[in-house]
Amino acid sequence: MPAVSATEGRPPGSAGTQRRRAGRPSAAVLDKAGITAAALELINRKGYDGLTMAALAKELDVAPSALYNHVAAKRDVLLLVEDHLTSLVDVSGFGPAPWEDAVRGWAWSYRNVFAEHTPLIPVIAVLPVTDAPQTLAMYETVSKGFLDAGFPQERIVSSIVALESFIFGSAYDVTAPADIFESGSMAEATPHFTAAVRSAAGQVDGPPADAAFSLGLEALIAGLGALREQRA
Amino acid sequence: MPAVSATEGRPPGSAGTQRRRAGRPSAAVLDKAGITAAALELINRKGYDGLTMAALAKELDVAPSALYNHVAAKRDVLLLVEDHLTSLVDVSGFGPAPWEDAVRGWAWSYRNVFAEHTPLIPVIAVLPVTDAPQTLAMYETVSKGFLDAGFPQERIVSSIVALESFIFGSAYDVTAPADIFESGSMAEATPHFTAAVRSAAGQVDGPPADAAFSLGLEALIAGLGALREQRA
DNA sequence: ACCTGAACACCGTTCAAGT
DNA sequence: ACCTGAACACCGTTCAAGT
Repeated sequence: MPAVSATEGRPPGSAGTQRRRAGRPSAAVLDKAGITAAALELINRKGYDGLTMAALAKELDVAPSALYNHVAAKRDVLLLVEDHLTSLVDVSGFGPAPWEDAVRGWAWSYRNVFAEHTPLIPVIAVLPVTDAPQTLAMYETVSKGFLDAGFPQERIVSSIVALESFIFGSAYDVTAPADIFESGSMAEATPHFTAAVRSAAGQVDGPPADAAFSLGLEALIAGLGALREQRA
Repeated sequence: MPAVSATEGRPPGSAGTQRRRAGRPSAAVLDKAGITAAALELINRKGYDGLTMAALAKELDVAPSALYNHVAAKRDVLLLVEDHLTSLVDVSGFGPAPWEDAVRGWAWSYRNVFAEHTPLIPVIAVLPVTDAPQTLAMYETVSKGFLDAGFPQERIVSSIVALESFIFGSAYDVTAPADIFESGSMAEATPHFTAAVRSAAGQVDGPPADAAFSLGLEALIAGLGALREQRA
């Protein structure tokens, strides 16, 4: 049950003038789904710098300390958001589509979701899957897709981890400023690099981050795909 | 000139009892090299949580506000550290060794350096190279290596970015706890994934992060290497 | 130009008190 | 069990004053 229902339909953030009086309310005001929704709303509106425990509490019309009845720390809030976002990643190709197409669709979707949420990447990378049911569900679907495609079982986890590492690194890349590789006053000292940057800029097919992602992803799909055993 | 020389050989952190009196000292106490060295010392001893402007100032035996005469913000300190660490990455294979071996050595070295410094990864990924001379020098060496190996000039930057994305993502992976994939109470609901994790654990050849890194890196080297033109 | 010292506007988190 | 409100121990950063 989202928290909004417990605030009698008042839109979050539009708190009435009178504060709730102290003491346990007859019905709980907060729950994890409501906290997750409010955190996402705040992130979309103000970015990750705006996601403070105080701002989150205000969004939910409670005192900051009330949040600690539902999460042990701010990290838990990030974890809730991460797990929700993972449920948005497209795994629908696994099963119907050929393995290459399924992986390609999954990887692009995964990168695109987290490119907007790079502050979560350090959290995901170290996240025990036990704490994230949607994330675990994604791994199950992807693992089954790899197994059915003829992957040797003992290479599946390493293959997924390798793809994920590339995906997370590439998500950062999307957020890089366009002039990140301008060597400026050092251009003379770095002629080969400067020439390579100029030459790449000549190609005008979409964002540079997409070109690098496509290049690396296709290499990984081809290389990992070769691990598959022949199937009938 | 490192700051230690300006504190008359006193080891950093072992400040004398009397404070320096206010006003400009006759010789500058701080400089960027000294700030970088003190930051690295602090990171090695206390980790990135211990790297605060206050702790850094104490290490250098100055008031926190003194740092702001040399850096505009904490982010600049991280940038100084990042550029120093990049100078430790091994690019010696480019030139003497075959391209595949040069890339392999560079990539493992790069990953190993930043696996210990993952909090810098969000900084690097968005870092204009102009602000980081050592980083720019690395790109120059690597670019020349790719060009000499027969890479088409317009694909060099994308190829390097793809490799770096994989390297940064893999650096996080090194820091993940060993039980990150234990599905725990959800094991029954995720049979394929759980079996894949068990099966991978059966293979006992080094850290799991190394297996995934090797797998992905070899796929990238093979796939990107195919972009090269034939050479005499 | 380059320090000190005081101050500012935060931050996440804890905990007693209330119902 | 689950809120409020006050408090704590920080944090990065600013700025006047001093030499």
